Amino acid sequence: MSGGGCSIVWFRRDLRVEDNPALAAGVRAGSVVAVFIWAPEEEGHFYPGRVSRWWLKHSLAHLDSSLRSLGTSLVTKRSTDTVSTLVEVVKSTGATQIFFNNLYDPVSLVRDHKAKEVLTAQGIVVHSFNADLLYEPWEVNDDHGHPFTTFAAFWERCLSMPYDPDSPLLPPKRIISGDMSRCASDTLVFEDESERGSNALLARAWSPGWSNADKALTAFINGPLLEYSKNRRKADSATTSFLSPHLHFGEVSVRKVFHLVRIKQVLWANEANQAGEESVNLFLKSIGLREYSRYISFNHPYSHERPLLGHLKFFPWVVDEGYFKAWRQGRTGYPLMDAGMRELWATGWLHDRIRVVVSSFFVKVLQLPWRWGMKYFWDTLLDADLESDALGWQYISGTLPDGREFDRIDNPQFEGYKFDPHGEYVRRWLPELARLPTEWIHHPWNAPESVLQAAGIELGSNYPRPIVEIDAAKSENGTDEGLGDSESIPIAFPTDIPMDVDHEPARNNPTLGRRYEDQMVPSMTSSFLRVEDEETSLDLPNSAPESRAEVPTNVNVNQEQRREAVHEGNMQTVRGNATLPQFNMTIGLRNAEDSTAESSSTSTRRERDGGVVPVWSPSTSSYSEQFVGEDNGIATSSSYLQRQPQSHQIMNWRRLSQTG
DNA sequence: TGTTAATTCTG
DNA sequence: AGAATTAAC
Repeated sequence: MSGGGCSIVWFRRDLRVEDNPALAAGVRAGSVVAVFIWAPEEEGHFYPGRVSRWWLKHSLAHLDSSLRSLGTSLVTKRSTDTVSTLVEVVKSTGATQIFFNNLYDPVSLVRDHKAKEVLTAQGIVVHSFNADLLYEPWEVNDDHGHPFTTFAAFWERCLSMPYDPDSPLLPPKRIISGDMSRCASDTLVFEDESERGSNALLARAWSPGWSNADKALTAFINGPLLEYSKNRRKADSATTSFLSPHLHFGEVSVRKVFHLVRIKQVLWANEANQAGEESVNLFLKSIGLREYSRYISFNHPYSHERPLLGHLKFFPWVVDEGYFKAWRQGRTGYPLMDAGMRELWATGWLHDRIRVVVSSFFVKVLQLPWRWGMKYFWDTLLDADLESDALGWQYISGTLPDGREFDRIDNPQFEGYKFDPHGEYVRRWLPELARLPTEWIHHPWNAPESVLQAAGIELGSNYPRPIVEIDAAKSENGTDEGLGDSESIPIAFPTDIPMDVDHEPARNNPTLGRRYEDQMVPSMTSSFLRVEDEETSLDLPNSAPESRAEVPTNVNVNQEQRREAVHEGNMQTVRGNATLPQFNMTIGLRNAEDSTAESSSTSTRRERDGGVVPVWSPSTSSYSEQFVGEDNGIATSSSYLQRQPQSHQIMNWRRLSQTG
């Protein structure tokens, strides 16, 4: 259809040639220049972590070689301003059109909107596609045309949409290369010397790249999928799909995953293979959660940094860098937690169950602000994914309408025996506990001195005592082992904190500098600016306009019916009456002695969540600032947990700025 | 077959 | 943690 110029195909997190609608359309339109732009500074706090960058590096190399075999190659650009780099690329290639696939993270929503405006203004035709989801977020609405606010309803609708997700596309047979002679590639640097050594091990376990993703998918579907349900609770089971990093970078398309899994589903349904059916449903649900994370991100572009429910707004999170560090290093004294955190650090990978366990402990027992934990996950996970991780942490924190209740606190010891009944997982990652009998492996603090001695363990030196103690009175096997000698301090969670609490002087000092040298310990940056704005905004009536991001105007849709689905309704109250939880679990604080050496100035302080975010590198993004002062909705009472039913309302945020 | 204890599930 | 389902008695 196009005239003379070639087309740009802008690759982002869709690093595949198979079932890539933007690529397919670009190829159909004529000659193509494929581009990848590396502008990590634009991600602000969410500059990709070491292992994530390692993956990206290899995935790009893989894509490039595929493109070469098809007749072109990948142009790579280093940039600090993606949009202007795009403009340059367009000019230097004489392109008249640009094709890319949609993304739904907050940074991309803003950036892509701006790209469309700028490029369109220059006479470039912009086409964007759905390549990341079964259905675009704006296609899935309830009977009133409003977005869903709970996962189950959302997923049910996805599975019963009047039309199926698009079928996967084959790779192009051949690509006619556009003129790249005046558009030189930059060499992209994804790791520095200090990181190279740590990354070397990754290649043993993982093979990035779209065709490897495809192999992994096939292997999973023909193998472990059948037992997915049965094996789901083993901490170290090798029966998950291991597709998440592939999916994050779009090396394999969810539609293809969905397609192939459904074939199995039909097959097993016919055979009345119940285990198989159950497994398929469970696995599809995890695909659905990924979908939902994009859905949430699109409808609530702040969900990676703000709770969706406001009822914990004034909960006094524990701001303690010593706890945070102990958690990161796997030195909390709870074996399952520590094993998980050491695995994460060593491999960039954790079984989903362990992610839940470890983050749950972080939020419910240590009571640290979830955004810290999420940031650490972001920095260390091989499959770090902003939307999925935000959903996960909000789920754990109890700030989703259908998340875990905030006062549900799982006991680490019982979770240990649940997910690692024989202690194998703990022993693998905590060699210092290797000789401890299974009976004590998940609660060494109860073990008789003789047993510890025989196992070569000296609590407090060899392996830490629990940094925070949990009242064992609630233990089921309540053998009344108690909690050792230390006196537990009952912490009565405040139930009514005046609104003006914590009006500390704004601490806007950009960085306090690094405090210590362990695993890339973050310096702490505050942005109390935003907190103050939030607080003043509490007075505002609930009049904030709907928050969802703009629906792309030039979406390519096949069915006309998909087009209408743009609605602007307010989020509805989801939870009925909220009863005031009684926060009176008993927790002993013993961090003071243990962690003073490292977190000198900060003994346990309790603060509101929101202001302090750990960052590895100073934020260079203007993105965060862009939202400073935006109203975030609903609170009307001064207690952190309101008694009124409408307290459980999803927060609204103002729609994204329409003027780039 | 009724009551209760145990287990499982929850995005 | 609490609801719901299942096993046990």
